[in-house]
Amino acid sequence: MSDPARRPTRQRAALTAALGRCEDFLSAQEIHARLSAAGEHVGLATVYRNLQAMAADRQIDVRRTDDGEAVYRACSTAHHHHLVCRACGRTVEVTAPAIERWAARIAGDHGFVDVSHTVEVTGLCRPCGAARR
Amino acid sequence: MSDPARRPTRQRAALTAALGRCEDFLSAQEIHARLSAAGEHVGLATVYRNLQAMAADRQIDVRRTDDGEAVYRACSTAHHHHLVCRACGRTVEVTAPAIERWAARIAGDHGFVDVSHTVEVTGLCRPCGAARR
DNA sequence: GTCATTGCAAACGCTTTGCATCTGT
DNA sequence: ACAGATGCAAAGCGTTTGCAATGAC
Repeated sequence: MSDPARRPTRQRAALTAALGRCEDFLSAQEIHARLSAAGEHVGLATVYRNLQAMAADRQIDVRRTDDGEAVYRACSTAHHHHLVCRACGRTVEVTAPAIERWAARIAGDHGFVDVSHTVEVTGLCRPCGAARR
Repeated sequence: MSDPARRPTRQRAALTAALGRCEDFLSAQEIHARLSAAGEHVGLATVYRNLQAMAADRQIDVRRTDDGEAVYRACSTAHHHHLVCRACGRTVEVTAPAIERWAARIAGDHGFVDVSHTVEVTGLCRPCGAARR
């Protein structure tokens, strides 16, 4: 009931490898495209199914882009958050130990366990901000 | 080029009113349903178009649910964040002055302006956490 | 009258699913 | 052999768009 007996397959390995090769968030479609480009034939549905399963198992991180696309990243990457430009999409990675502590505390205060969090700061980067006014 | 001369219409008014009536995030479809239920006939496309325009003008807040649906909220609501249970969906509103300050500072440090942010803490609430083990 | 706005329905793009086939154990 | 995994193509679903009709100024 607890261990759904996950089977190792060529496809899953390719998927894990592709994720491990990139530090950033990738969409399912991008991952599928990269695998195809690399000669690894993996069905799109398989990519979706595996990413979903891995995310459910907390093996990878998921997040949604502004236009609703799901993007994934290997969990092993050092934990950080993003500062993203609303206009050009440029992103800066930022770490915030204080936030991590705050999230853990606030969740604990309310009896929540197995906690995770998402922080995203959006704005206009210098070039875009200047161009707009 | 700067003032897109927005025209007041019955539909837009109904939309604004509906948003003002609710403190929480609503999806475009939910808003459309509420308007219909209230006897206000507004096309779904119009709802989408207006929400999009209002969000672009920063008159309302947008955020994406875990399944990619866009949800909107009147901006006037006091700013707060959510602590949400992954299993049952229960949410607790939390405020975090420290986070607000941190977001503003980190963005400023990188030259970003017109800053906004999203913070979401997810976990398992007490009942769900207990049920799972 | 002019031009923004609306409504409807068709089009879109990401994601999910049904089902026959294949593969790891 | 059996149960889980895959591939393909079709279906779903929220969202967007084309275009003619409508409404604001």
